[in-house]
Amino acid sequence: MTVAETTTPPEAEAAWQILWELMLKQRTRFVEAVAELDLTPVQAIVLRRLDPERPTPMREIADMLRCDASNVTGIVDRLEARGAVERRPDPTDRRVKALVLTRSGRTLRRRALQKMGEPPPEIANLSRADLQTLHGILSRTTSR
Amino acid sequence: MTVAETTTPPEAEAAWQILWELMLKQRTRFVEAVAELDLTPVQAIVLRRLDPERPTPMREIADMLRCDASNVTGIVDRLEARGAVERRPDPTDRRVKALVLTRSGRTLRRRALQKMGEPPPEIANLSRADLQTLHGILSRTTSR
DNA sequence: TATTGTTATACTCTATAACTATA
DNA sequence: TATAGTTATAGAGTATAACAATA
Repeated sequence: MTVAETTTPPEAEAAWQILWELMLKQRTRFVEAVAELDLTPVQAIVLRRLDPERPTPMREIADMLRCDASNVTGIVDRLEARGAVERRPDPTDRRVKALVLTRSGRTLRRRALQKMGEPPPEIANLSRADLQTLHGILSRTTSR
Repeated sequence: MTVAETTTPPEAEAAWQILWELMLKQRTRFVEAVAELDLTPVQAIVLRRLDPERPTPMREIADMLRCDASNVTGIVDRLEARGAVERRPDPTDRRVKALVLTRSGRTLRRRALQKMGEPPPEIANLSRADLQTLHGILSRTTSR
């Protein structure tokens, strides 16, 4: 009997292992950080996705979250109830409702982005050289 | 009025930015991967935490998840209903219930670990040199 | 008195199915 | 017919509060 073959190099598994641990820790940190703004994780992710310059169709949010469109209704309901966003009917396609950040929604978004952008101590404490190298390598994961 | 000072070096923010994007993408991937084993994300995380060699008090699970103990009751109920774990009263402290993996629970855990340990293409496609460097830097984030 | 785990309750996120109104 | 968004419903995770058993 043969063991299922690993096409993945062992170096990748080792690196991924640590990255995974780091992500697990950050999950909790993220939840707590946005909770200080009275936001749930998904609400923060949606807020982050909304473009302050452009009304965003709800469909795009569902695609981004990879969830059913029906879920977006509730999430947006709560963001709207708190005055962060407004639904605006699209002039060209009347089926579409686009989301627009309110004045306070833009402020809230900015605060949320700030919290999310704050690197955790694990990262912040690395040397500049390490950080630059890390940045270089990580860039290669997105581009390609 | 002064702007809140950033003690964080800009290199850290840049690296964190990309890491954050990567984590957001992996979130979806993780959910889908463990769903193939009919596991929710939290169930997979709990399973991963259970030591096949040692009964684990429910309290430890609550601490690990950083949630109220009452939540663990439900999560364990579902894992137990599916035959993956059993509650075993602790002989020395009768308040404590410790979790033990069943035979099929151990298999399930192994499969889950395998799925979680599989590096995503973004990582797997990096060069060996990059992977080794990455591993070195990431190791420095955990230790200290 | 403090701790472990449970029950009850409420809220949010998620999936599915059925529906409306548009296209 | 197909698509955008809604409603209804159900399951899961999470928080709080009240409780029983034990320490």
